[in-house]
Amino acid sequence: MTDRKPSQLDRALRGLRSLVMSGAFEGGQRLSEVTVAKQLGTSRTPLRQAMDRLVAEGLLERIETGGCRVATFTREDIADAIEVRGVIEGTAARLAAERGVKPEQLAHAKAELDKIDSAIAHPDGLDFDAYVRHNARFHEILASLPASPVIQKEIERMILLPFASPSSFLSEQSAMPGFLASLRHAQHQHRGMIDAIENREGARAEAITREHARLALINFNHFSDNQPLVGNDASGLAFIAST
Amino acid sequence: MTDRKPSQLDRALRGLRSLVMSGAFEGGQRLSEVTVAKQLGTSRTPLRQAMDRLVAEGLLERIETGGCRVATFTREDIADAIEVRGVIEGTAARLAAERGVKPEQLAHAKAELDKIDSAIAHPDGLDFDAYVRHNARFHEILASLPASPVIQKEIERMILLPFASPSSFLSEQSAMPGFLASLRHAQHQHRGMIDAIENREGARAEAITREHARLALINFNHFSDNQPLVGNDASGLAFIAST
DNA sequence: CATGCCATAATTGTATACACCTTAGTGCAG
DNA sequence: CTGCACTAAGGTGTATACAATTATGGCATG
Repeated sequence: MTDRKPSQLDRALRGLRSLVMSGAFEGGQRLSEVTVAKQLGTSRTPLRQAMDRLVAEGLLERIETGGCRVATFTREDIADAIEVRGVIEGTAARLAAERGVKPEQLAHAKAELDKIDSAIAHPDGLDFDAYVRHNARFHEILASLPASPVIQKEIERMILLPFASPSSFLSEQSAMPGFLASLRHAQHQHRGMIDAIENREGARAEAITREHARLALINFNHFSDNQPLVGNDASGLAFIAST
Repeated sequence: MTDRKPSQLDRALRGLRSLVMSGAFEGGQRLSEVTVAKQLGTSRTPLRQAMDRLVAEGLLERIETGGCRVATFTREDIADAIEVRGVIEGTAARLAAERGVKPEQLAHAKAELDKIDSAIAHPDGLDFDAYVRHNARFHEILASLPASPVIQKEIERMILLPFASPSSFLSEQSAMPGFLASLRHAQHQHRGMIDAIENREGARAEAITREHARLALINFNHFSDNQPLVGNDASGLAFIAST
């Protein structure tokens, strides 16, 4: 019995988040509590809690006169969110290097990197799912290396914004020229980060990690050049401003 | 009619926050909703919302089986929170330098710095209140210089933790040797930050701002060496772990 | 035709009731 | 005396009712 039965709040959170990301609401319009509650099949109380959480996550924003609306993000907002994520991850890498980490943790990180190598060099071509999974796991481990709850929480928080996470804008159909090369480049940076941490090179670890985050920005630019980025799209990023 | 009459949520938030900071609750023990609601003279509904917010701020933490407890922070946590604040403020300064800021905004920042000078060089000795006020205002302006909602919100969020704010551990009775000299040093860094931003020197702006934040860490060390830092103290920081 | 005001309807903020779960305390058995 | 189980009390999660505030539509007036 390790799993608890999902509470109404959990269901409301999941449901509301996916509704927002799928673009079920008009941008800027305030979303009615009773309507959404009916849609999600729950009462207003847990829905309200879910809204509060999404406001804290940044997906919704409060209206002065009451209620919430869907937050919209410009390209600059997305770029800044990625930048901040890189800065904090970079700090995590630097602190890990400065303070030192246990060999087992480094081994875990390296093991994940090996799995990423396997995913890239898979005989049937790129194993995209495995890549995304192990990439996310590697970044989780990285966030834990400084053994600092404050930093770990901060990184987890930044990643909640779907366009700021390390796996953002990696789409399998990215048959863009040099996509595989880009993944290999990212992996090179991964190795560099761990190497710098192992050698206690704080500045190097931070610099590589920052630059690494900017790959997400490059991916986003490719993504937004090819996708229309209008309100109701199927990309799960409907709340990105089209202007 | 610019002010709205304070809602129950506002009162609950303020009341609960001050209760937590004054150490009204045993560390680690879960705080009963009904009891606290009675103490604050409100119903459980707004109190619950307030608890959710304080959890998001980091002052409370959820218990798996339900409810909340007061979060406790170690010295390492405080040091890390200050470090992260410095890193993000540093990013704000760097981006401001790289992207450039309007002359009016720089003028605002400089005006605040002049007021800090006046507060330090006041004929009757240090005007402590004015110093704290203008120092906080300067840091607000700094956060706004990159004109980035993402970064501004992130800084505002970090500052919510009372020991991470730029005004932390500045106590008037700080008759510690060199206190005034320390303020002058901080002010020197302020000038350096603005100068670097004005000259588009991103790396310098970031480095100075980071180092500046570490003054708060020095102040905290002085503070914790002189104060007992036990559970129920009058410092308003009762939730700091005594061990 | 535009504009301001009033009434009405809808929506949020708040309180409270209820059910289920958690937990502490007590009694009984080994 | 110790450990376990059961009971009871208290607590949280959820739903809902009510009040107050806000949005809206129509009507009158300039």
